[in-house]
Amino acid sequence: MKVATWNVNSIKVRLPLLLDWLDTAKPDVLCLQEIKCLAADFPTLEIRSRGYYCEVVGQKSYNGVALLAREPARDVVTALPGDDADPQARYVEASFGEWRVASLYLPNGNPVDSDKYPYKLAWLERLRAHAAALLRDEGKFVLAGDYNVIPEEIDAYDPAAWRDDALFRLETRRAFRALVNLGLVDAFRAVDSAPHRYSFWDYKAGRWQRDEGIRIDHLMLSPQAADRLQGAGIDKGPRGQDKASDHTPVWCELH
DNA sequence: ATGGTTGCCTCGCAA
Repeated sequence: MKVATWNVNSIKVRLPLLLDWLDTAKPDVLCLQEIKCLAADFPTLEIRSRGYYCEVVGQKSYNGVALLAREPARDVVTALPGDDADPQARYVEASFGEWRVASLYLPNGNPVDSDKYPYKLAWLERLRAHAAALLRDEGKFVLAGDYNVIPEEIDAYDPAAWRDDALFRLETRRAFRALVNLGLVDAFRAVDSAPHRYSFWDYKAGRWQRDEGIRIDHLMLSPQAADRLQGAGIDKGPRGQDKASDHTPVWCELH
C-alpha cells in the first residue's frame, strides 16, 4: 500500500496538479493539508471520477485536511482528541482495510511570542497523547502530514537561520521527539539518511531554484507499520511545475 | 537584505 502526504496550499488552485499526480503516482491513500475550503466546496466529484473516495474536514480560507483513497473510509475521526473547543480543521483519521491513516496539519506556531506558539505545543502534546492511545491497539497506523517541525539540523538548508523559528527551536524539537520516542518511525529517514532532503521550499527569495528548503512533511509509522516498510521518498516533480504548492509530496510503500 | 511570493477574497493576514 502506497501512502502519501501533500500540503497543497489551496485545493482549488492545485486541482490540475493534484489530478495529474494521482494518475502518475497512484497512491492508495493520499493525505492532503491546507485545502483552504469548506467540505461543501471540495472538488469531490472530480476526484471521485479519477477513482478516489474523499474524506474532508474543511474550513473557510484556512487550514483544512482530507484523505483521498482507493477504497471507502471506515470509522472516520474528524478532530484530534484533547480539546473539543478547538475550531481549526487540522485532523482527519480513518481506516482502510487493516490500516489506520491520519492526515494532519500541525500549527505553524510563528511568531513564537504570540499565542500561536503555545497552541502549537499544546497540539503536539495532544498528538502525542493520541498516538499513545493508538499504540495500545498494537495495530498498523500512519500519522502523515505537514508537521511544521524540522526534526534535525540535516533537515534544513541553513539550520542557524532557523534556530529561533517555531519550526526548529529546541522546545519544538523536544516536543516532537516526545512523540517519536513513543516508538514511531519516520518513514523517509528509515530509508534515506542523506542530508538536504527537503519537502518544502519557500516561494520567496528563489528558495526552490537554489534548493534551499526544509523537511517538515512526515509519515510517522507505528512499530507494526514500520515492520512493513518497503520504501519511501520525496517526489520533487510537482514543486517544479507551474502553479506549484510550496510543498511537494512525500510517500512510503508498505506491504 | 526585517526583503521576497502565494492564496485567501481583504483593503491585511497567514504561511
